[in-house]
Amino acid sequence: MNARSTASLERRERERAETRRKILEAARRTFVQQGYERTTMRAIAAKIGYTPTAIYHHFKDKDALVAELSALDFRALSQALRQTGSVADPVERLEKIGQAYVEFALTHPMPYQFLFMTRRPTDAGQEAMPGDPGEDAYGFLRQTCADVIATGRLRPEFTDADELAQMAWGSLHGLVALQIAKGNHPAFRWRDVRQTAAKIRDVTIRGTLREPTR
Amino acid sequence: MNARSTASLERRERERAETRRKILEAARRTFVQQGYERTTMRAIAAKIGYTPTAIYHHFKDKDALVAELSALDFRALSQALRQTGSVADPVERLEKIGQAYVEFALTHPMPYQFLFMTRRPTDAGQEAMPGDPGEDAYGFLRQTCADVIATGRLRPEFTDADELAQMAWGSLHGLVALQIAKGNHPAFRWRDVRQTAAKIRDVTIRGTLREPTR
DNA sequence: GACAATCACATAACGCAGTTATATTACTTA
DNA sequence: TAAGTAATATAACTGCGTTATGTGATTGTC
Repeated sequence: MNARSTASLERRERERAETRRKILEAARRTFVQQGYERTTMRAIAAKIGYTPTAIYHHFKDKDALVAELSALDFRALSQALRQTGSVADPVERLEKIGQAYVEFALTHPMPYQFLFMTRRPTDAGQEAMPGDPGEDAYGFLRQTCADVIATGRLRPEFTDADELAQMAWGSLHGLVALQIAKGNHPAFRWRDVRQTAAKIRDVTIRGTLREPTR
Repeated sequence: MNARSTASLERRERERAETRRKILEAARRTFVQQGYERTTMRAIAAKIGYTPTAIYHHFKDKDALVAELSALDFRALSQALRQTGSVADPVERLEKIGQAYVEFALTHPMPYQFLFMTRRPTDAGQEAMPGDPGEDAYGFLRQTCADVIATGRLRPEFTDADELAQMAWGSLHGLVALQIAKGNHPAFRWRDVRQTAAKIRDVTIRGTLREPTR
C-alpha cells in the first residue's frame, strides 16, 4: 500500500461519509415533516437524487436511519442532563434535569417520538444495552432521585428511587408527548408548554417535600 | 311493502349487523394482540372466514375500524368520568377523574393509543366536533379544574383552568403512555402503575393546595 | 499497461400491505 | 319467473420496505 492508494482510500472514505451525511440530512428533514410512517425510503432517496437501494448501501434498513438520527440527537440530551450534575443540591438538580428534558423533547420531537412514544417489537425481551442513550438517561435520573431521597427531605412515603423517577419522568413526558401528538388540535387550548412544565416541576417538588418550602 | 318483505328486510338488517359485530370483535382481538400496524385486514377477515373485501362492505377502511372500536370504548370512559360528577368536593372529584382515567387507559390500551398517542394528519385544522369523546372528556376535566380553582383552596399562582387541566392530564398521561409504549422494556424497572399514578395524584393535589393538608 | 477485484451505485423484482374494479351468488320483489 | 339488489368473492392495482443481480468506474496487482 503506497502513498497514492492511501490518499485514494481517504478520498473514498470522505465521499462515502459525505453521502451518508446527505442521506441522514434528507431523512431528518422528511421525518420531521412527515413523521415516521409517512416517510418512505423512496422519498428520501429522490430528495438527494439517488435510488432507494443506495440508502441500503449505507444503512441496514429504515429503522437504522431513525436510530442513528436519534442517537445523534441523544448526545445533546445526555450532555444537557449531565451538565446538571454540577448542581450540588439533588432537589435543584432534579429540577434542572426536568427542564433540560422538556427542552430536548420540544426541540427534537422526531427522535423523542421515536424513542419514547412508539412501541417497537424489539423492545420486548431485549437485554439492557449499556450504550442505549435512553436507558443511560433513565439511570442518571434514577440516581438523582436516589440522591434526593438520601437527603431525607422527602415525605416518608417516598423511599423508592425507581418509583420517584417514574413519577418525575411520567409527569413531564405526558405534557410534551401530548404536545407532540395533539399540539395542533385546537379544542385543547394549549398553554405555553415550558411554563406548564415548570409548574408541574414545582408542584411535584412541593408535593413530595416533607415541609412546605415557600 | 307487505309483511313478508318487512320481515325479510329486518332479518337482512339483523344479519348485516351481526356480520358487522363479528368483524369488530375479530378486529378488536387482533388489534389488542398485535397492535395497529401489525394487524392486517387480511388477518381480520381470515379469522372470521371472510375475504378482506367483505370488510370494506361494512367499513370504509382500516382507520374506520379502529375509530369505531375506540368510540365504543370511549363511551365507557365518558360514563366513568361522569359518574365522578356525583362527588361534591371538586378536589376529590378531580382525584376520582384521574383514577378513572388511568383505569381506562390501562384496560383499553389500543383505543387509548389511537386517540392520545398518535398524531393523525386530520388533527390539524379540523373544527372541534362536539361529539368527539376525547374533547368531551377534556371539557369535563377542565370544568372540574375550574371548580377546584373556584373553591379558593389553591395557591394563588393557579388561576387558569386550562393550565391546571393540562397539568393534571399530562402528568397521568405520561405515566400510562410510557407504560403502554415501554412497559415491556426491562431496563426501566417499572413499579405498579396504578400505585405510582395514585402518588402522582396525591403529589399534584398537595403541591397545588394552599395549605399543607395531612 | 492489461486485468481482476472492489466499491458505489442502478435495474428489476419480490412479498406484503391497503384498497378497489369487477364478477358471482343468493335472495327479494314485482 | 324475470329483474334487481345486497353480500360476498376473484383478481388486480398501487405503494411500501427490501433484496438479488447487474454495471460502470476506480483501484490494486502482475
